[in-house]
Amino acid sequence: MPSHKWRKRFRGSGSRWTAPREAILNLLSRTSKHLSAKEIYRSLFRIYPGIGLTTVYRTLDILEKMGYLNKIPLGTGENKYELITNSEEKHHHHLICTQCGKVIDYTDFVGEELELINKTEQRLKKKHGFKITDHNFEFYGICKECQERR
Amino acid sequence: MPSHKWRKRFRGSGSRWTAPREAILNLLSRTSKHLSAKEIYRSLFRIYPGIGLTTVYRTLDILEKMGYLNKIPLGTGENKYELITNSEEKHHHHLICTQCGKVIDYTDFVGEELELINKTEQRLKKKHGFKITDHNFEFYGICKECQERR
DNA sequence: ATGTTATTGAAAATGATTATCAATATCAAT
DNA sequence: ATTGATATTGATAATCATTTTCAATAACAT
Repeated sequence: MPSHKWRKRFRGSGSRWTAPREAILNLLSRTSKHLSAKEIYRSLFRIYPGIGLTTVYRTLDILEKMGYLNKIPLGTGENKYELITNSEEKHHHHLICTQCGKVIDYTDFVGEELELINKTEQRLKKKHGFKITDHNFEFYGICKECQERR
Repeated sequence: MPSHKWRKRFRGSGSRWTAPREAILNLLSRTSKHLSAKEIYRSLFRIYPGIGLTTVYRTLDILEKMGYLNKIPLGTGENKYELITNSEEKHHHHLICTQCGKVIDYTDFVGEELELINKTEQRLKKKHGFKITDHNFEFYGICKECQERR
């Protein structure tokens, strides 16, 4: 995702395009990993010393509100973040290691899943009056490394 | 769930059965709602003044480790908790209102879901070496009340 | 170029959860 | 029933992620 695309998106929503925001978006676009706010901050600090953790949080907040960012709660109070880059990649879910907190995407069975999701969302709307905007499927377990580490 | 069942479970795992724990379990068994630690604390305070919030957290921790409690992260750093009372009720998932934080269970489509889950878990094991222990499906949206409140 | 106003980063505040610790309660063994 | 070892309690303080505050700065429409 080239930088000027993001510039347009920010400007379009009334936000300004700044050096820290560009640095954050560059990092997020480059990695496509699940990062915590502090991990983003520490990565950026090398090439952009002086950047503030507050600014990282604020930028993540804007991205989430614009719908380009996915927040993954780990249950420890910490969240991990990932860019939603396009509609294909939108449909992946998470595999979370309960030992080390690592998050892995899985993208299998998108077809079957979509079917189930659509049915379910229709029922939920009828039954509970809920207007569904998003969903999040998470599998918990022990990753390979943590299984071997014992 | 009668209180002596819980007493047996606690004793069985080397924990003691105490007045605060009984009060907490009575509340959790009675309500079957999704409560935060503070909500549990405030409810108990009426009938059991002097109970400590720390004790609530510790009891929830024990229940989670024994596998009788489900922790639901809201993404705000706060968690909600619910008892897992039996294997039938084990398979429900959540409908979370992003406006007011309300959590609703849904239990529809258990059959189709199970099929999908089993397939997916097998693949995840093979592909990523993950040993799956649990899963959590969450749907996000706006509840009926919050839709009307505008 | 200039003025308005959003953004920045440091520091303090918040809110949920966890650790510490002396006093107390549980319960297995007598 | 009493005792003694030790798990539990609750108040307080500590952590940790995230938010708020605020004065200085930077972006950008004009």
